[in-house]
Amino acid sequence: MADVAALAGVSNQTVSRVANNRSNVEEETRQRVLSAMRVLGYRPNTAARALVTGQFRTLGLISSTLGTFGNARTVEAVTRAAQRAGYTVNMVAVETRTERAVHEAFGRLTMQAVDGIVLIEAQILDTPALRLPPGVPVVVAGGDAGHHHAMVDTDQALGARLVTRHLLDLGHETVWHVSGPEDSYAARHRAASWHATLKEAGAAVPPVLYGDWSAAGGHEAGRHLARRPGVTAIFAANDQMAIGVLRALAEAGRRVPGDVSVAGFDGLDEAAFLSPPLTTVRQDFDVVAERIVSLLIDQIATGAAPGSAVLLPPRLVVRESTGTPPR
Amino acid sequence: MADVAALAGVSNQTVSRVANNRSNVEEETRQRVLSAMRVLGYRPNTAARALVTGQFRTLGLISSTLGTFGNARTVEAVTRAAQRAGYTVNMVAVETRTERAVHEAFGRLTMQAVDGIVLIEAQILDTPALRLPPGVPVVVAGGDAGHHHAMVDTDQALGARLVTRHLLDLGHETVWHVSGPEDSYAARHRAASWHATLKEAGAAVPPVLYGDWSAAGGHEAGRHLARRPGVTAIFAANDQMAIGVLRALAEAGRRVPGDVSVAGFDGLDEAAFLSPPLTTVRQDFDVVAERIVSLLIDQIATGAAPGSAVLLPPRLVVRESTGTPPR
DNA sequence: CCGATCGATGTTCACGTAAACATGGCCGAT
DNA sequence: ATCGGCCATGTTTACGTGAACATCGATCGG
Repeated sequence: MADVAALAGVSNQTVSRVANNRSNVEEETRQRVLSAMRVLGYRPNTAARALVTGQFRTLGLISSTLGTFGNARTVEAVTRAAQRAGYTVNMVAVETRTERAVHEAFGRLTMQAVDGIVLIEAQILDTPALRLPPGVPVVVAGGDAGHHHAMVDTDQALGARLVTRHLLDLGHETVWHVSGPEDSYAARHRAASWHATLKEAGAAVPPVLYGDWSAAGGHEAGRHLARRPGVTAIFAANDQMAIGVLRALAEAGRRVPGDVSVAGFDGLDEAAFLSPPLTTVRQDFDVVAERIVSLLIDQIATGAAPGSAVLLPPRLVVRESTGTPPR
Repeated sequence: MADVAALAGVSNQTVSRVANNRSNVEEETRQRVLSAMRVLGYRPNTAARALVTGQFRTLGLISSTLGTFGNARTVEAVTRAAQRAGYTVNMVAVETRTERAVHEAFGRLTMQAVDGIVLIEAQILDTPALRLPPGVPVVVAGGDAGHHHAMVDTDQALGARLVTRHLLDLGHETVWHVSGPEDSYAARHRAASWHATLKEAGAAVPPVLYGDWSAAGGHEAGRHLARRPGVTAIFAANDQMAIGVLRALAEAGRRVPGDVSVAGFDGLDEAAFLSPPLTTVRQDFDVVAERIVSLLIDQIATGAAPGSAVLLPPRLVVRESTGTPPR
């Protein structure tokens, strides 16, 4: 910066003003400084800037795996939204799902330079009310409204209700559910809403099967269900598990949707091209991410209290994998 | 830090030494400082540290979409590998595939504080030889060995050769190819190797169909192929497109593998649970990422010349979607 | 028993930037 | 004509840390 100042024949401060697009610099001076910057290949030093301003223009992002479609899409959408807002994203992957791991990630991030943190919380943590060290704004993507941070999520309950109702409306006596892991908030919300919807409709509530969000997990659950007579409708808690369920049914010679209807959740792009094309609930990850980032940036700017919970409606996409039950 | 020093009754420098785990501090003093840190909730300031050391312990990661399985897996694996090495990952998503966009991302990143950059280069850039501003170590994940940076990738050519040979060995007269977009290095490598393998075997080389890595793109290509008599083997350049191809064949009433064999590429977890389970080429993204990160950190540490190109072998996974041609 | 050496600790300084305050010239209102 | 105020610019300083160098006491070899 000193070199630029010298070359342009101005003071350091004027260079700083130009670098930060301040208005109170004469046009001619600005041009002189800009060209000096170009000549010298000047790049402002973020560390120095952050040191003096206390701002990093960086958001931390804590996620577990990118192997589930929802996480990957959320991470990408958050990154894009942050970029649009002039922020960079610092990613941390947590290996395990314990609170300690998240705390560690959190530490790594606050030690690193972030202004706020997005926690993609597919997993329920050790303690019911997630309490992270204070001082850094946090927005949780998915989870319970219960804890002490702002939260944004697709309305999982609504989504589960939509699929379950859809299957009941087709005439199925009840709907079986292949849930995600028990320690996932999303999985619990979907399962709870499926349960409630069945009860409201006066339908029997069959036992829940648990998967791990993967096709392999869905396949295993599907094999149990395929052996079970009377199963005519299955709601898998995500599309990847639904793929496994479809496969298990195919292996058992049960036709979809002739013998059994299958629906998923998430809105995987590939879902439309499975055999048969999969009925699913599409989440709008872009909007979720947009809200997450704007909420977080608000918190950073105002230092205001968190606490709000935003739920965004998903949309039921009916395809060929669901139909009327066999007579 | 000053507060900690005061509370522990030592100098700033001693606190710094403890914070950096230097050996030359007496155990008792260290404990006193550590407890003072705990009491005051001290966290070292990364910005100040970076300002004085010139190191950020951060890697930049430039990627296009996370929608393709390969990218998502690579991003996750790189993040994990970087974490293990004590680095944080700063992610930038480029919207378009032009060189300008990458340059912009690059600028955003060098302006931000990174010690090195990983470029996940699914797309060919405007200029054939990618030339980025010098001064920052770069490792390219995928791409041509031609350009001026270190490169690590799965051996795409080997993978494509394995699938193509596999299909020829089953007795197919030739193999059709649904390629990824023309501006993708990976797509080009796979297509070129498919082409060469056919020629080596003396098989006819059918025209290439192009997709965009998505199931929808694969579906469209698949519809063309399904109408075409004499097509008995299809190699899709990734698993997601293979899903679309499978669907198109199913819609056209052509049986897999009875009438047509289909193989993919990548090793999508779901591939094993499609109907039929998909033959594919599995890339070991974890190892690729490991190498990328270690290469990059080496470059950062030594400031040494780049230039090396590392190719890691993929593995053919044969499943039920490929079989002998119809007689 | 004394000087050399070494380990623990302290002191000073620079890193690159933007905030706060200072300066000086110009313009418009009285 | 004079003065207040505003605008462009300059000067000084602090941000929190680690490197370099300084100091001091203890230990050890001759």
